[in-house]
Amino acid sequence: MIKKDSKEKILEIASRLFQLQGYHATGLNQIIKESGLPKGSLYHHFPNGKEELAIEAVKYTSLYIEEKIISFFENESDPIAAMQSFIIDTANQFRKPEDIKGIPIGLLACETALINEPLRLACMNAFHNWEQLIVNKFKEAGYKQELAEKAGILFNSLTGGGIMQSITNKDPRPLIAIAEAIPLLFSKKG
Amino acid sequence: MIKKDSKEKILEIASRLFQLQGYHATGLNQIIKESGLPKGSLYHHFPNGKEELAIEAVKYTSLYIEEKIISFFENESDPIAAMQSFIIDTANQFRKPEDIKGIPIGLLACETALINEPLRLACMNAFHNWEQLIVNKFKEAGYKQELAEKAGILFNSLTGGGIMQSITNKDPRPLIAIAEAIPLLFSKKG
DNA sequence: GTCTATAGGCAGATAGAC
DNA sequence: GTCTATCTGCCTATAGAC
Repeated sequence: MIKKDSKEKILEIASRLFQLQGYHATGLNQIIKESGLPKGSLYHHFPNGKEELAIEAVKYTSLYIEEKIISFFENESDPIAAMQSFIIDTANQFRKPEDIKGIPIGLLACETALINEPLRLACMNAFHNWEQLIVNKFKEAGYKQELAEKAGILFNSLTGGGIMQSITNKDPRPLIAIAEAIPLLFSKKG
Repeated sequence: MIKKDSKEKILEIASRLFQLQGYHATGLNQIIKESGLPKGSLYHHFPNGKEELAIEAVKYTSLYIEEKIISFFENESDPIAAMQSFIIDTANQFRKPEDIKGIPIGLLACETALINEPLRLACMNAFHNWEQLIVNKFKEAGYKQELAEKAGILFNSLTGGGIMQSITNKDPRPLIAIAEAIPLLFSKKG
């Protein structure tokens, strides 16, 4: 079996391009060109075309980020320190232009929130999954339910907004400022 | 003179559509169709086409937000309370779907940061102008230079991320959570 | 300055051989 | 399942009459 898995290959490339360029700026032709696969293969694996591919790509990206969050939580018992490490790691890609990975889900979410309901729901679901990881981490560390939920809600806004600023300015400092502000927001246990 | 100002009319419509749908999902045909003007008029006022129109639309939107920030600052001397009022006002549009105005600059910024340098610079400039308004407001209220600058940097990340979450979830609560968190971040004078 | 018609290219999608 | 050829339609942009 020479080809590893053409479907996963398409998903990986689509996921990367959607993060870098967004949904509407990324063409199927670019995706199949980079994959080396024929267009028929794409439509075989994703019969409903671009929208279905994008929904699967959002799930693919979402899982990747979930695993990244989990790995940071495994290495650090304090939820505040873990969240800070995650954000600093995210910030570091903006030190060199060639390291920039794009915007995981936020760009697709903003692009489609008002004009493509299936994609909006896929993005909302991804955000929700990340939020739950944060909530559970804070609860396990002994935080009150209310404060844990607040941390979950704020996590997505803080990282999403920080990435938006860091990518526009090509500067890691906005995300670093967010990381430094985290302890001020969640300092009280309950 | 029956037509008020066809250039401003195009700018207003383009600004609204770019905020709602983004740069790549908004066609010039849609803009001229909504304006009722012929396509030749658009290219007369913006000879360099879509990119030039988008840059001018970003400036147009930027000025509108600047004026909004200034008006909130005029009505409230405490910078923290003023910032909270501004964010709550931004959140309120997400109570009813028909009130949603879109994402002022952030969507275009995310879409173009890595693939269209002139537009990226236009967005960066808009963010910078807003940031300066915040910095000045905090300094005038007696905050230390360092804390005022921190407030400026965080303002764009917080509002941008909050809008991203509120629009994706069609729920004002993420932005409200941001507004409630503001005092924790900037409570110390110096 | 205003307006129409159209060029030229690329998008997403499909048909059908193998 | 793999791959090629092609369709249809929309996009940005332009030419040129008025």
